[in-house]
Amino acid sequence: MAGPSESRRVADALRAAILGGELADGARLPSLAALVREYGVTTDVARHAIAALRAERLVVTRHGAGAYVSRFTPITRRSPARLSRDGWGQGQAIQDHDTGPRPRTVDIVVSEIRAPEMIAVALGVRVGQKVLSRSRRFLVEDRPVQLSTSFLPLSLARGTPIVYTDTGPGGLYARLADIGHAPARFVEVVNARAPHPDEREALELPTTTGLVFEITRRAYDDADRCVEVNQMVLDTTAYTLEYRFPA
Amino acid sequence: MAGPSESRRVADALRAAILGGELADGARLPSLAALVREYGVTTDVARHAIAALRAERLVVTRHGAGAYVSRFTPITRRSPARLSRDGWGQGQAIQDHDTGPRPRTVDIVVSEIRAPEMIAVALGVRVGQKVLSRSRRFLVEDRPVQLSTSFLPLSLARGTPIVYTDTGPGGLYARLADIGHAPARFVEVVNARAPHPDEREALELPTTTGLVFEITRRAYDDADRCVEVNQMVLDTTAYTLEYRFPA
DNA sequence: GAGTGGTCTAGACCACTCC
DNA sequence: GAGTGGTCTAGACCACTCT
Repeated sequence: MAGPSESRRVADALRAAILGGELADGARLPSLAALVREYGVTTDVARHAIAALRAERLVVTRHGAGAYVSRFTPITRRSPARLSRDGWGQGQAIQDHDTGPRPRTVDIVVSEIRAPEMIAVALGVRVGQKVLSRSRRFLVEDRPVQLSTSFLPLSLARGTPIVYTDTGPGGLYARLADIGHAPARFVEVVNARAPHPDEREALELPTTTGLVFEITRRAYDDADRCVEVNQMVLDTTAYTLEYRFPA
Repeated sequence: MAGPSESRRVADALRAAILGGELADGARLPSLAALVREYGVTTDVARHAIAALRAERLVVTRHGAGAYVSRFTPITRRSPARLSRDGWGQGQAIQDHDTGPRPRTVDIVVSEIRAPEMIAVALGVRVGQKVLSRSRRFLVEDRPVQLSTSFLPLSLARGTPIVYTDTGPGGLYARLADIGHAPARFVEVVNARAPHPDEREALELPTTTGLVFEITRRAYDDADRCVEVNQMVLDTTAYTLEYRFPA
């Protein structure tokens, strides 16, 4: 009769305090030791309760410092505005159309790799054939928020600035336009899951927490040829996705 | 130097076995007791490793039965096709444009409620003023996969079939069209997080797992008035989101 | 150094499925 | 009933921040 479970009891009490305003944005939660005393549970149970609130994005924890009520102000990624021809046609960056802080691009690596099956199928090349890979990370104030890897057919990219780390004003899509393969339409496929270990490391996510959006975008030119596949992994606490479209 | 952590060690070994094909789709993983023996860890550590794989959507667990490699075949939610005027104009349901199993709609509740702030602002009514609320759940083979609540101004909905549980062919949007307020454009805002307790219950998600997409859609008519706000909560294991748009 | 969050051992008990 | 996953107590130790 004592209720469903101990960790649930602790989580519910803290959640109510947060949503009820007793614990304001940025306030520190009671320490694990305090929760142990107050609720008569073990540290693991108290931690379990905190972890649940963290997954709900109500709380962030800092190792050695405490757990805090999370103020949640992500970047809004505004589609299709961010990918409109008008934008990159005039030398603007995609991110200029998003709201919130403007991420920095770092760790750009351009290479030729053998296409994994999914990429090969999308680009219409044979599996194992070489394609161009452009990978990079995005940081907001030194915090990594997104990983991104673009794949393009070598036949398009070779001998163009697409193989440079800096693709110039308007970026990759402007360069595709220069060679007569301007993107005419996009398809984005969105999933959500926990990050794989390599992604967790690259995004510097805490060991046991963290969710990512996995977005795969395909760009098609006027002839309806797929000219780019972009695989992105985004920290869900850093991004909100917005899509506008007509009826 | 023995490596990062015990639970990570177990998770990595199992993940490698799954991705390497030694554990095929649908295969049962070793039991917790077996993992305890094999890796010399405690049950909680073994469970922690399994939970990590579950969050990565590689594994599903069934209480009392075991942990299994997950075959992942979600519904693809195809926008904007599913919301095109052509569809509901001809009496089709939104879901007819999605791929995969067709969910059943159950538990439809229509009521008049006082608008929460966010809804009131979007619909352009005063906070606390009454609006129409239409909530329902979607099931695939008796498994709940989505919660959905639509909010509309009472001035539009009253005296129309919108207040019926069955809104008829083409649904809500066709009825809005009947009264001269056909949706002309939509905005969807997507976030990902763990479900709140009430959502967890309604979606019948396991106590400690489960991720949801939170999608808020606003529909605007030709006069650019917001005529509906739809708040949806989707089990991320059941859905993939697809958005197509021009450059 | 004191206080904090993070991980772990060892073992108990409960809830669920039927391998 | 046997075997399984799920939750918990009690206590240790480590890593991190500086409240």
